[in-house]
Formats: sequence, structure tokens, C-alpha cells
Amino acid sequence: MQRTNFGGMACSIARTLDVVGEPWTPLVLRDVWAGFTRFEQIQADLGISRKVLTERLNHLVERGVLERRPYDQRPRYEYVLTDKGVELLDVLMAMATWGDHWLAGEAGPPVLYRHHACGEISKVDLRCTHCGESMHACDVELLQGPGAAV
Amino acid sequence: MQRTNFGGMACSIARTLDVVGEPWTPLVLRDVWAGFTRFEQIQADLGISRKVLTERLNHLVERGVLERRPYDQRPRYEYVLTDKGVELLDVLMAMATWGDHWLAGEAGPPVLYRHHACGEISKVDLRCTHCGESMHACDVELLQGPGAAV
DNA sequence: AGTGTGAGTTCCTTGAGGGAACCCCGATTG
DNA sequence: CAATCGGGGTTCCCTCAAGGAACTCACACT
Repeated sequence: MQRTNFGGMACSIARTLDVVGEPWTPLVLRDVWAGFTRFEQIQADLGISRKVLTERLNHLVERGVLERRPYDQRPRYEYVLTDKGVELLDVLMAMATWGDHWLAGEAGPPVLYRHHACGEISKVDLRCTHCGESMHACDVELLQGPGAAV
Repeated sequence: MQRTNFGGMACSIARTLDVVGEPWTPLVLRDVWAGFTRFEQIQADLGISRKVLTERLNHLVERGVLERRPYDQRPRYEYVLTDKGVELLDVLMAMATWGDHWLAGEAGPPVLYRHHACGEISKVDLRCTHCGESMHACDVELLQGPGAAV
């Protein structure tokens, strides 16, 4: 086995990596999010090898993150996010937030996010679904869950 | 060039991938978070090749995500998260949340998170730092930022 | 018939990941 | 003092995935 398969680990992070952990995959999702939904658009935008792009798109469709949908009489397709895929964008937003904070440098962030609800240019923060307070890695204790390996 | 370098793209997601996008890297961070801070511990826990683990740890130290710190008179070291590294865990928490939701199956999530502030087993949600309302990918509009490429 | 375009396939080369063996250094043991 | 041990890596070889360019196919338009 060349690349280790993470899907079998009893760890939701490893399993998520099994779906979106390969090189390029998060950027493909970003492109779909940003409106580049067709093969040629994504390939041109990213400069990714066509072979690899084919593999990544197929993998994401198989895993239910994207849906391949015809948009013409001719054999033309576009890729759209499923509900599962839309939720994955939370991960991308967290990545973008971290990159904006630590890697943007002098120039500032390349992309801004306007929140529809309040209309402001804003950022995301992680909060507890229970009490609504800030909830980051230092604010939690890790416990064995029901799906833990013995 | 074998693996395309994402660091030069005007995209915070791509830049973040340049730091933690290589295979195994998120799992290494997860291990450090979970208390596996030494080379042998991480290697045994993940089953990662020693060569690759060396490369990943060095890369994370170079990028300021981890700090290599001696813990003995003998040449023994442990890896600890910097502030920059701790903030990266937000991304892992988002990944874990998604994996718990979509990939855990019958068995349920392998790990539970107890929030110190409220004491409850909980999950994270993304919220707007401005107005505090829910803020996911569908709730935002993407705009060019100051660091956007022309 | 000839051209164009989107969406892939095919083929070759290179280099990264896997795996196992090996090495170095300081501490402990006989 | 020599031998052993254990943490923390290096070195080496092999395989397979990423890069890149060329090629294919199906349909529409001229």
C-alpha cells in the first residue's frame, strides 16, 4: 500500500481526511463553493493535472460530497455540493480563518466574508452548541465515545 | 516539481494547506493535542513511517506550529503546540465535527468533547464574531480582500 | 466535411510515501 | 569498563501517485 488509508481508523479526523485529505481536494471544494463548477473551470483556475482532477472529482462524488449533474444536451456536466459537501465547507472556513490570521502578511487577507445576517465583513468563531460560549481546543476535554476502538 | 506548492497562491486555504496539507500532518497535530508529544509515541500511535514523521515534525517546527523542546538531560525531545498551533486545532475540531456527523455510522462518534465552560458533552458551531449568529458557507458572500491577486 | 469545445483518457517520467535496517548518544547495568 | 537499552532519528530501496503533455470522444455549429 502506497498511501496509507485513514478511513479505517476510529477517529473522525482521520475519516474526514480519507474523504478530503488528498492533495488538491480542499481546493477543488473551494472552487465549487466559489462558483467554478465545471471541469474546465476548475482545471484552469487551479492548474491541476487533468488526470488528478478527474480522480478527485470522482472520489468526491463517490463519497457523496459532490453531485455530478448534466447541464446541457451535450455531454456536459457540472459539480454541485450536496448537503454533506456544504457542511464540509465549515472546515474550509476554519482553514481560511487560520490562514488569514497567520499567513496573510502585510497585504492582508485575499478574500473577505460578508455575513448575510448582519451585513458586516466578519470572521467565524467556534462556539459551543450547548451554551453558546467560545469553544476551542483548550476549552474541551477529550473522552472516549461509543464508537471508540477497544 | 512533483507536488505542487500551494504556499504562493493568493488564498488562505491554499496557504494553510501548505502548512498542514501533507498526508499525516493533521493526525500528527491531533496526537500532540491528545498528549502524544514524543517521536516514539506518535510513531507507535499512528503507525507512520519514521522518515515521514521526521519530515512532518520538522516542517511543523519550521512553520512555527510546533516547538521542539528537550525534556531530559539526555537528547530527548517533545513537541508542543505554539499559539499558532493551538489555533490550528480549530480546523481539526471542524473536521472532527463533520466526521462525527457524516462518517461515524452505527457505532457513534469515537471521541466526545466535554466543554469546560458548561460541563456538557457538546459540539462546535461556527458563529459570526460580529453578531454572534450562525455563520456557515451559505451565509456569506465572498469579496475581494486587500491581499487578493490582481 | 471541417472546426470547436467540454470532459475526460492515456502514457511517460519523477519523486514522495512505506518499510525495514541501521546509527548515534547518553544512562544504566553487570 | 564493556555491554546493553531506549529515544530519536537516518539511510536505503521499492512502489505507486502527481505532473505534464498528447490524445480521444461526443455533440453542436458552420
